[in-house]
Amino acid sequence: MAQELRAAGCRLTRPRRAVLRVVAEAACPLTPAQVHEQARVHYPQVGLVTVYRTLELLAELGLVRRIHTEEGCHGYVSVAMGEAGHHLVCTSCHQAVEFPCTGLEETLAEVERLTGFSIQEHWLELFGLCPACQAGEGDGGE
Amino acid sequence: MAQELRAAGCRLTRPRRAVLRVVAEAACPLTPAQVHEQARVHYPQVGLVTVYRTLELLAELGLVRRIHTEEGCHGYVSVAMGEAGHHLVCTSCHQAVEFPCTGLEETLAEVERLTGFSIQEHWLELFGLCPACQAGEGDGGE
DNA sequence: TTTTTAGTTGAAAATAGTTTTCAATTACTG
DNA sequence: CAGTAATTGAAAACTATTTTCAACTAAAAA
Repeated sequence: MAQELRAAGCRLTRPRRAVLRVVAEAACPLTPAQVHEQARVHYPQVGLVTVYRTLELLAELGLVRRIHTEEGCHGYVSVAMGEAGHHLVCTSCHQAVEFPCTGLEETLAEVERLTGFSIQEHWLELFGLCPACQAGEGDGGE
Repeated sequence: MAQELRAAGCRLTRPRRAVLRVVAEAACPLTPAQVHEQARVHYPQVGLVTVYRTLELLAELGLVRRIHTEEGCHGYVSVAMGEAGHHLVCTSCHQAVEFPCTGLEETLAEVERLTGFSIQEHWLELFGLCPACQAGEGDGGE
């Protein structure tokens, strides 16, 4: 991710590296506050403001995806599989997995046909139980 | 919509009726602030707090859907086609249309197969140009 | 119709998330 | 190593949303 930042003409500062590292290692979507908390482990002085700015920057560069939660705040996750991925979030342990939207193209084409719209973008977010939580190992939940 | 409220054991007050009417007549997703502004036309004293509470109530009853916007705030639209509908929003004039998610079941089944997750819920939001805006009549946009 | 009463309301304050401002700092260039 | 513009962090500002609480009112009871 660092390379992409450089390529975009951005400086690779310590606060940014701390944020980058947290986001890259995260297994589930993190809110800016959570990213901040963890980034402090790598660089204690990092401010929440910088976290916001860095996440916004990463989102613009397409290195991170902003997902929407019911609670009203946002979560950020790294984009591991290029543009094709959408998110599947476990409602118990909050683990997030990416998946390619197989077959969605047909659905979209059908919607275009029915409505006459020309579809430019789509957001698909799925919620369910991951295999571990289905097996009763769910320990992360509320 | 009023009947459903009554059926749920809620009182049909003037502020609520004002909100209900605005939401029922809206052609595109409205933010709470927009609903408030319009509801005042029908009942000037209505407070923003009541608008929030009423929208939350309607959302709980499934009469209104909360959709998520890039800008961070939420928009509410009435659910015209029962639970099957998702939203298709015109990026130019902001008109929102509901559509049934034909074929999505197959996509979800495929994702379940690939990931082992058991999917409980899905949010699908589409963005594109409505027929009128494609024809160059777009006048609502930025 | 009047009374009763519990659900509902609105103003203000509180809270939460996010953005702006600006002087100080620092990564990169030469 | 010095110069410079991008970047930073703290505080303040801002926006969206929720809570609190006394006053109000819709609907049921009398």
